[in-house]
Amino acid sequence: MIPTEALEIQIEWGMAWDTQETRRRLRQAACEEFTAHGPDGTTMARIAARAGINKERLYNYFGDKRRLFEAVLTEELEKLATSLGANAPGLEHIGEYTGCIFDYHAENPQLVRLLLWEGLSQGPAVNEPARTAHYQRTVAKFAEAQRNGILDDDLDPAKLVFLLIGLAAWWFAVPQLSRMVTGSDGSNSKERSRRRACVVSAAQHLASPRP
Amino acid sequence: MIPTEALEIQIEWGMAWDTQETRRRLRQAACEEFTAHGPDGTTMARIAARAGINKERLYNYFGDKRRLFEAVLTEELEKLATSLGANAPGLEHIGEYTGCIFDYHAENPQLVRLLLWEGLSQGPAVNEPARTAHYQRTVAKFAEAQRNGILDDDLDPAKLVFLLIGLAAWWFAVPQLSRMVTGSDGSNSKERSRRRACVVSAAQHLASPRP
DNA sequence: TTCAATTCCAACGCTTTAGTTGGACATCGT
DNA sequence: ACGATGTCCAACTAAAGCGTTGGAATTGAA
Repeated sequence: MIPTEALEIQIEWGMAWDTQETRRRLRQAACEEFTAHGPDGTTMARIAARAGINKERLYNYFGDKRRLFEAVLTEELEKLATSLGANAPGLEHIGEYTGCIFDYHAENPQLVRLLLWEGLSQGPAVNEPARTAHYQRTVAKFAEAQRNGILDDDLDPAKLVFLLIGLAAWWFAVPQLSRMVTGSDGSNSKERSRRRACVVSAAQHLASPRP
Repeated sequence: MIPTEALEIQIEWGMAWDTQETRRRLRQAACEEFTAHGPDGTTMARIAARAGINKERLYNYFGDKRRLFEAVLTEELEKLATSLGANAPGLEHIGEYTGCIFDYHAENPQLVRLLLWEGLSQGPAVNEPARTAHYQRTVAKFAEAQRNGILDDDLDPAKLVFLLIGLAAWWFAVPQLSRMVTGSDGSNSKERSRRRACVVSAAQHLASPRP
């Protein structure tokens, strides 16, 4: 194992070991590996090698592989919630609201992949009670917006929330299908903005109040 | 390894080896294992054990693990295409058309899982040229229906096809999310028909001609 | 009956992986 | 200075997985 540059510098400076930085780098490397290869395809040795840190630190800091995956996913979900809290407009602009979720996934494609791997694993979701409570609050907001005429009330609010999330995430969930159907892999920025416009428009068709 | 009952019977009867049946059982077992655990989580030994047939037959008949996965996925895609060809209504009933795709996934939940695993694997899709051609034909039909006023032409036809597929498949793609958002796991048949109705309605909102 | 081809399988080799261990090195309070 | 504590890592163990092999059983044909 090659000692990492940053670590060498710290030792040269005679500073205390920056364990928080070590943890952060391991978590970052784990996120990249899990995103790319999934829980089963990822090896602890590769994570450690990517971080430039010994494998044993992974076990010492995060327990086993399963708990490391949970830690990574939980952190990514918090980042999404934080970003949406800061950027998402109100439900009166439901198209842009959904477009904002689309944007987050476009800039952080790892989250959808982590969520899909979690869903494929069957069994209970990571941190399920807290996440359920969070979604229930969102559903309650949608229900209120429907009562106030801000959103169309044709669809059950929970199902509307679920479908809008899908609308924003679907492009990133099955890239091979999007490539085969549209003929583009979505890395083109023109195509990406067309996809976004399509998501915004579809969200409006689904949820905007109808006369 | 325990010799299988069916195999014993054949030997007792003194019949020739039923190699087609052996292949079929291996493919079936492989489909179940890949669906449940994904390419990386599945072991060749488990597939063989589930089929009650020796592992070596897998390699002899299907090559390696990758090619076996491809064979399984290709067959499942053919089953979907066959079923839709027989059951799906015309595009003038776009809601039911999408509901029909939903029904197929509800009865064959393995296909979505196989497709998601394929998508997560990155790299080219299995049998990509033929599948691309198939989707392009579907897109062409949608485009014609738009020109004829049978479908709304607000959305690009390829993107409309892609979104409708997502609408039908999303419930099965992220069951943990559907559980957290709606509070039901979807095994309840009442809830399932509500989800179907919601998909049908959403498809109409997205694609039915507007005045 | 005997022979070549085919189907089957138990057991093996080799690699990879999850998780552990024992000890070296750094830090800090006393 | 020095021991207690915490940080780090090379090397290890035990198990599991992929793909192979050598040979046994079965068949149909000569």
